[in-house]
Amino acid sequence: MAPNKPDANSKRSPKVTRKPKRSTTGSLNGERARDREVIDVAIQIFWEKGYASASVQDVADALGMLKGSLYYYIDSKESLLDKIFEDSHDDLMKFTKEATDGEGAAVVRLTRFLHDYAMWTLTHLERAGLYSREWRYASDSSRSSLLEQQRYYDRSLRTLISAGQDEGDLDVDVDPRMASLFIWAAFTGIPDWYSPGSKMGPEQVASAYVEFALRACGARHP
Amino acid sequence: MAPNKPDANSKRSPKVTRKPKRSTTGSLNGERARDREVIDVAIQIFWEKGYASASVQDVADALGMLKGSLYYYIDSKESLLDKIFEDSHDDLMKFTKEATDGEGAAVVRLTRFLHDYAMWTLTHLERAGLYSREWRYASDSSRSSLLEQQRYYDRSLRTLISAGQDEGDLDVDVDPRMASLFIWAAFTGIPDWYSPGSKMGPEQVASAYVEFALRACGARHP
Amino acid sequence: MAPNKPDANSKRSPKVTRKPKRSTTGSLNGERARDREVIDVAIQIFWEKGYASASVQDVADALGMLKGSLYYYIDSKESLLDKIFEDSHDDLMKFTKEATDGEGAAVVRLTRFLHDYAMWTLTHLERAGLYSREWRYASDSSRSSLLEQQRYYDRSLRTLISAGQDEGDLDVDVDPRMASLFIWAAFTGIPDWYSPGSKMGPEQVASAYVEFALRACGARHP
Amino acid sequence: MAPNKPDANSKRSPKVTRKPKRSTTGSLNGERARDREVIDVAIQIFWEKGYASASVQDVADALGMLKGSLYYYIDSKESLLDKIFEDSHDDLMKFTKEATDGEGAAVVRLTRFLHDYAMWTLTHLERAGLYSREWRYASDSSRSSLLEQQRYYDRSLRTLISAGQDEGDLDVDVDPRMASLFIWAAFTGIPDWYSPGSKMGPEQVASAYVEFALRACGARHP
DNA sequence: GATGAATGAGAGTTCATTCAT
DNA sequence: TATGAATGAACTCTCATTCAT
Repeated sequence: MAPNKPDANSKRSPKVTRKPKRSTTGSLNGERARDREVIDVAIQIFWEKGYASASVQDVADALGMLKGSLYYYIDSKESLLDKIFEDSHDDLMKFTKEATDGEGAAVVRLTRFLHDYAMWTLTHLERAGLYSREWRYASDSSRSSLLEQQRYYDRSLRTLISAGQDEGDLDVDVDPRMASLFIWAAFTGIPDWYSPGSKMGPEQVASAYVEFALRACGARHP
Repeated sequence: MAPNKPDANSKRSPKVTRKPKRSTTGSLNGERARDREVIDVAIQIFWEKGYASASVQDVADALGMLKGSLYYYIDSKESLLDKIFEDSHDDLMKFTKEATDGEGAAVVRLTRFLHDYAMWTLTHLERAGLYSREWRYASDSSRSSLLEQQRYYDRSLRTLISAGQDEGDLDVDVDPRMASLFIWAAFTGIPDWYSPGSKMGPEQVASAYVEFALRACGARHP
Repeated sequence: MAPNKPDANSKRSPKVTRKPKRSTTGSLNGERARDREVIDVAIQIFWEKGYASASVQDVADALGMLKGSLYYYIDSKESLLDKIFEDSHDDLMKFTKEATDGEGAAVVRLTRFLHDYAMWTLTHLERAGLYSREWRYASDSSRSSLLEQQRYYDRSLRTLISAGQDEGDLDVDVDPRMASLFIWAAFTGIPDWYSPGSKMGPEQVASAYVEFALRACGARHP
Repeated sequence: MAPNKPDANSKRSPKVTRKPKRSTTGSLNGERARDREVIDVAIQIFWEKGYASASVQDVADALGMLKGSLYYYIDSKESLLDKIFEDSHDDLMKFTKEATDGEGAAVVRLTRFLHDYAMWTLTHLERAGLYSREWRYASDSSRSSLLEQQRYYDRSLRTLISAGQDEGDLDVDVDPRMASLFIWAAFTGIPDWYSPGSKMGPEQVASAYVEFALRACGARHP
């Protein structure tokens, strides 16, 4: 038998991702030619069929390549979803930060935040829709950070409402926690019904939604 | 809810459904002993894992039977989902009808309708959550009638808002179509955050949500 | 958005093995009809093609079932290998224990041990061959216990040789550690050349091998 | 080594090998700059992971090149293994020839042969280990010549033992055929446990192993 | 009513290999 | 010499579904 010694241990090494080093040349961030395309197509497919129902084959078909080839660009179906969410998060984070860290009356910042969020949703329907509808299918690690993020957005919104109340611009009878949940769900629902090429443009919808939200919070004169 | 829009259409088709089995004779309404239990457990499982991710095995496990045995009670996984939705629809339809066909001021009927819907959602969290989150996975025929229903709810809500405006109780500046979508999405989001055993009881949440909705519609004195 | 709440967490639950409960009725140990057959056929296939090269398909083919069906009996290809090794280990352990715990002169127990091991190998050629040739492919957890076992056999053998020297029956010039490795490798090699239906019967081979081993250890009069 | 016996035959066949490419012109013997490096790295990787489990990617990684690039140096994964074995064979052949064709007492030549083989094994652990552990995965044509070779080594060893018996230096009770198999397996097992940097140097191990072998054959005074 | 065994299709993923640049 | 993109076949594994008992 002989005690230990060289063995196939290394095979089960922690899934060493072996993506070609991709020199930093090329478009910014070392992205390969079709990296962007892969993500964009995946967003489309996942949104249309639902992440769980969509197959890697579906995505590959839409890209005009074999499903095996797709793995040159991705590590797994799950990681593809993760990557989609990362991008969305980056966008969202930007104007959430602006709202919370900014100067000026809370109600103004709230208005701005809601408007930005609505506009982002309206101009990135599939991406935004996926984010709120399919975040549950993200990888374990990604999911926990998504939850973290969502809590952060929620807290930011709640804080702004509270501040607005303190500054006398919003009705103090309103429970900021519930108002925040109410508003967030309403906005998050946009991708479920809006379609570009509608009679109403994004601006119109965003403005209307912001007004609904402010009214719900008992804004003096929205 | 929201009318039409992207769905998981393309997937379904292959197997023609046959199997007339089980005549409606037998105990009343053709229900067998554990029919109810099967549905209730399925609701739980589908809600927890998502319909597409949940397996028939998962449901059978929760029922303490083998998956083969489950097919004594169901025709297919899809039909099980359909059946879940039927029940939900029946509930919803009842108070939608009451609101639209009822007498009295529109704003009163609107209030009643929203309150009923909120209460139903709050007391049937999983079922209600499934209805709005997973309707896309219903069978082709079921899905189209679900869309029909959703359009009906939406129209009912819109009509009530319009009527409220006509009767001078709601702000005419509000677009009933968008207000309806806004409110519906907000209410529909309840199962995503509420959990029984919360500090707030269903009544409290329902009342708050109704008030948000009325305020958003510019109600004079909610 | 809404903070946490029910989600698809459960999907990634620690691989809940869901094997049907298999009532303890039937043959001993709750084994299903073809459980034994599956293992025996797998031993054959893995031995012939090598574990890494053999496919689940190959095993299923040999069993006359579809590869999908095979998963009714096994959890994974790896676990099938693990199970094969478990059985081998049980056999080996028995006469290793007898040798180490037994009474009598060490050289007698050594002789007995080697003879038993040779006989077991000769009468379970494929199983024994797999054990020494493919243990590296066992699952992480299984592999570490296999290593443990191998170290145990090695230690047992070494101890017997040492004791034989102490009792004056084996040449003290021999290094027990190396003798043990030498002998073990020699015996382990049997499945690489012996085939049933050879001119020499298992008894003959076993006896010859034991004699080689004792001579190598400098036994006075083997 | 052991003659014939179960092997991974059945698998190979599909792709007809073509590609004559790279004429033997160029640097001496047609070797390109990194040809040697490629082989050495492959030996390492194949030994660590096992040929079947190691991927071309693994080898390319270790070489710091992309797997596509590796094909400039090799024709196929299988041919890479073949080439490794060729080298080993050349080494082995040299001292096998010396032993069989040489002059002097058989037992002396036998001693020399075993010592050389042990030393070669101990100083080329991975290569030697691969040779005995993975020869089954060589290409069809290569495998049959490997079998031929193994039979030749075995026959040489057997012949030396027989001659030693005839010359009165080895016990005639020993069956040369089985002794040969016994000894060969024992020596072949060295790479499974020895590691350079051990307390015992190659010389010590080789000497001990030779002594074991001679004793097993009943040498008068080893 | 329920079991246990099997099916067959398809899922995600890996990998040896090719080839234009 | 080497890269990067793609291929296509095979692989492990899952799952909805069926059916004789």
